[in-house]
Amino acid sequence: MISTLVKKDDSFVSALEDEAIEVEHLLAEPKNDNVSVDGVLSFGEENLGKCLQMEDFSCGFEYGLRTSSGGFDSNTTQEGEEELHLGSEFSSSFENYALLGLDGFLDEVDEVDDLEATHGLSNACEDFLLDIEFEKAIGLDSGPREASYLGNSSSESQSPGLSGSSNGAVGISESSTATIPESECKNGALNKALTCELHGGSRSKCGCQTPAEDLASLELRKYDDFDNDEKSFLEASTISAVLREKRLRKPTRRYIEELSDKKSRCLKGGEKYSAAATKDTSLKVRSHNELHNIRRRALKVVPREKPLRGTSIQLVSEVRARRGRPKKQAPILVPESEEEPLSSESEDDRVTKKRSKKHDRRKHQRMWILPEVMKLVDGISEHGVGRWTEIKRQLFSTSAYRTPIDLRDKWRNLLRASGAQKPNKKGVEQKQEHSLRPLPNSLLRRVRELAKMHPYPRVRMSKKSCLSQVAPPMLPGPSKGAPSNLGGGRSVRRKNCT
DNA sequence: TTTAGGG
DNA sequence: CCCTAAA
Repeated sequence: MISTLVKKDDSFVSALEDEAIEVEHLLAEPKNDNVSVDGVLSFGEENLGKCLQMEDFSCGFEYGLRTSSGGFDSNTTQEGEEELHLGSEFSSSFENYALLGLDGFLDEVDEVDDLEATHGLSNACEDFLLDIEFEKAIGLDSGPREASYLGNSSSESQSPGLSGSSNGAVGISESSTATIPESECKNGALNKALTCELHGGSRSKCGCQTPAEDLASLELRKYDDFDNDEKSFLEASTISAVLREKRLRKPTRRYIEELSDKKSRCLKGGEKYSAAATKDTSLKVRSHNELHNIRRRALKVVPREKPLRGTSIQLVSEVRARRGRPKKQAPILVPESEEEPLSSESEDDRVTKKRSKKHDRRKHQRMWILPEVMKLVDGISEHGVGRWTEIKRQLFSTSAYRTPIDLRDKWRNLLRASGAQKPNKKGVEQKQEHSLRPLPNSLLRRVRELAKMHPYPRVRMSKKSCLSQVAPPMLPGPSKGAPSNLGGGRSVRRKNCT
């Protein structure tokens, strides 16, 4: 086992210097490792077994497998424990994702590459949970529909025969999401355990989780003093995830950059961790302290990104400012507390962090979930097309990440998707079947209907149209589709100049 | 400042 | 999503 470890780490060393130091230290004192090997091993097995249960998700399977095999490979004490964290964290996260219908899963994997994949996964899952939870909390008039649509989408979006379990999953997720907000601010481990329990309720999977749970609670006691262990938890998992990824892939330049960034952020968690570790194992301490020092240096180089939730507001405004739209919110220090009363705050927070660490112009987009689209359509049918700010204020006031422009863009896309607009000239009609995430037909019908009622480019009479109205060239006003004002639609088609 | 339209 | 022109 040691041999394999050394070998792996060797390649790894050549891969990245910084991490190499870390690894070397770990390698320097492998003696005590055997103590924890058993636990790690057993957990790895369990985990592996668990992952095997998910063979329905091809990519999920792959990731899961990597996770557990990683646990096998690196069994130095320190890392071993981190491995455990990652194991529980990741797999449970993944489970959530799977249960939630995988709606965004593929997207996420697609979008984030390499190292961010793992990190993004766990985060995204929570995002997703929170999204849904928040929708529910808001309620609005589309409450009941949301549920059905949710189920719909989940069953639609996954090809293999998983629709059955996914339907049940919706219900489960509902109950589990309730535990998220309160436990989140408390401690991540417990949260995970709870979530896992809830999700595993329908199956016997929960048994598999027991080792992780125990360890998690153990860790909890260590961390006791800190109220944001989840962060450190996440960081730890992230780091080890990164490490694992590295063994599997050639490190890219961007990868390295990101890693240094992550490391700096990890400092906080690492500090606690080493402090806590002092009580337990003197052996680990030294290596970890040194490691810690290294990280501290890294931090100096990259001092941004404070991990605490409260301070992250700055980051939010930073991003906002960049986006330019809600500029006026920037100077205010607590704009979110009003706008995002519940969990969505942290949700936005997380996303922001995820995004803000990119210097490049990479699109930071947030995928539209079905309830959101529903809301958008509702809003359009209510206020009409083009009143994007209105709709934003009324229905999306809680989601700061959706600007009116976003709404409009989404509507444009919806029109295209529903085929209500521009059949692509050549009538290619690349219908939604090829779409990555098909929309429910009912929704599409609504979109089409709305499109008929008020065509997207809300016709505003320019001088030209006013003049040309005398002899409407080839626009036979109410001919095609007949804007007969269905259901009190506003006659936006062709307004008179006067 | 908001919309529309194109990239 | 982003940017820009027009209103």
